[in-house]
Amino acid sequence: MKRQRRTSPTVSRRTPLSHDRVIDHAMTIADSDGLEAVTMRRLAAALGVEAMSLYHHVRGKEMLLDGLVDRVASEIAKGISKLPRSTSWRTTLRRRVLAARTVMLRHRWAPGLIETRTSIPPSLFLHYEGVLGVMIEGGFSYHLAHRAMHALGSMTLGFVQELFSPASAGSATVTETQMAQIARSLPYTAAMVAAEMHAGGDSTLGWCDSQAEFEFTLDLLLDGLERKRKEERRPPAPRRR
Amino acid sequence: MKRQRRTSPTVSRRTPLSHDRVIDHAMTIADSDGLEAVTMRRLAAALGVEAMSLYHHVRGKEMLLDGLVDRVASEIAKGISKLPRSTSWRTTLRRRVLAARTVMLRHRWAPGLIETRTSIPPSLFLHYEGVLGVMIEGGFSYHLAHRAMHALGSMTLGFVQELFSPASAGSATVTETQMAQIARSLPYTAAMVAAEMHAGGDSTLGWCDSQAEFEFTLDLLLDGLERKRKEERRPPAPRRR
DNA sequence: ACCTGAACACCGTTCAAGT
DNA sequence: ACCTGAACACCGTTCAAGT
Repeated sequence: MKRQRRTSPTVSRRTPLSHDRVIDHAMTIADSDGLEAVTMRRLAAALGVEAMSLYHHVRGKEMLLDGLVDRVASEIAKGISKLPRSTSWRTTLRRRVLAARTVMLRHRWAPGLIETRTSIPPSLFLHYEGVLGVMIEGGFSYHLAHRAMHALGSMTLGFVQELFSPASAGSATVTETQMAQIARSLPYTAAMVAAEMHAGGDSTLGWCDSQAEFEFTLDLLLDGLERKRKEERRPPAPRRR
Repeated sequence: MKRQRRTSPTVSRRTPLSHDRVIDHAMTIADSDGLEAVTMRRLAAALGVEAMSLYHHVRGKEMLLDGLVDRVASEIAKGISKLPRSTSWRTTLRRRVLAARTVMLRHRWAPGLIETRTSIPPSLFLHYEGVLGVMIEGGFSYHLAHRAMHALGSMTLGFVQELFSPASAGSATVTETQMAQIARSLPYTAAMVAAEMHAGGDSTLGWCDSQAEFEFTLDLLLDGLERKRKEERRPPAPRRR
């Protein structure tokens, strides 16, 4: 593998590296081959350059990853900017969360990446500021809004921690005898699987349609928060809705 | 560095390796130096053995990590077994969740580890079975219980995804001018910080007492689920289904 | 200023060999 | 059966050198 250095002196140098070009390429690698494929050496190779050249445009691996998070954050911001306006904090917030979610579905590696960041990227801070603004304008106290931010957690970014990565679904080769064993030691679980398989079959993606689950949880929280918000405004009246 | 091989033929061989001893040591390393310090080579050194000997007792790094999760799961199970009995699903579940949380607080690395597992360790499956059992016995349909499991997510294991690791708190050296900039571009956030700092000072650990936040979210969800459960039992009275 | 080659200090893991 | 030494194929990163 030798590189030719003749051809044309004006064209031979490929479009020079730049911070943006480096992050761009990292993004496409992550999208197609997963985040673990984003390695300084592989990324450099994809850019037709030697590994160590990257350090002239990115301080190191961590900064590269922060750059990826920034890209995701700006995609979310773009999506949110196109949303129809609403006067209700609840529907405004709901739409934002679901918009963020569609971005996460495009970049499956993003939730995992965001969780590993130890310092909060400014781009995400800006996103939280927006969410907070919706709540305050919607009549939340700062105290309740603060708690709401924690309660919603990663939902405002459009995802919930998937306890186990979807890879587990792939290796779901369970033999009959294993199944019987499971049913015996995990009777409730077995019954749930049986019941939900019965119920399913309509329009779900499987017996665990995560979009539906996501919206269920989101609405559960939004409803609870709306109740708290009202309680806060009307002083401690007897319980009523 | 040469090892002596004389001394006493009966005593010189240290207590032999075993699966349990390997996992034990990995656990103490993780507790004291963090999960990233758990490396095959370092672990071996801590056991006074050469790195490759570990492979006789553990199939590989992934299996070692699964072993750590199993240990955590059994600590949770032990904690739960000591809990006082209750007839209410809500207080039973609440106690279980908080018991799991105390285990997680002892092993800060555990949440992060659990999130990375691609296949669900059987020990955790058993834990979920218990949670599910509480709900079903408490009058949940399997459908609602299923959704509840997703809604509670990692809370049943005693933790919520901390979006950013606490390390960020450590590097919280913000200059006055930076602070002013933040206040200008993030007015709501700045106002929240100001308001909550005022309100705090009583018995919280900081202005973000995560134990309190955790319980707030937990109760928000439990209340919402209790409401859904009641709706489910009393047939769809006035509202559309 | 931008890129490179060689090297360093780590990884997990395999394999053939020792006892 | 249990442990080891050497090696392999990777990492991120530093440094002195090239253009």
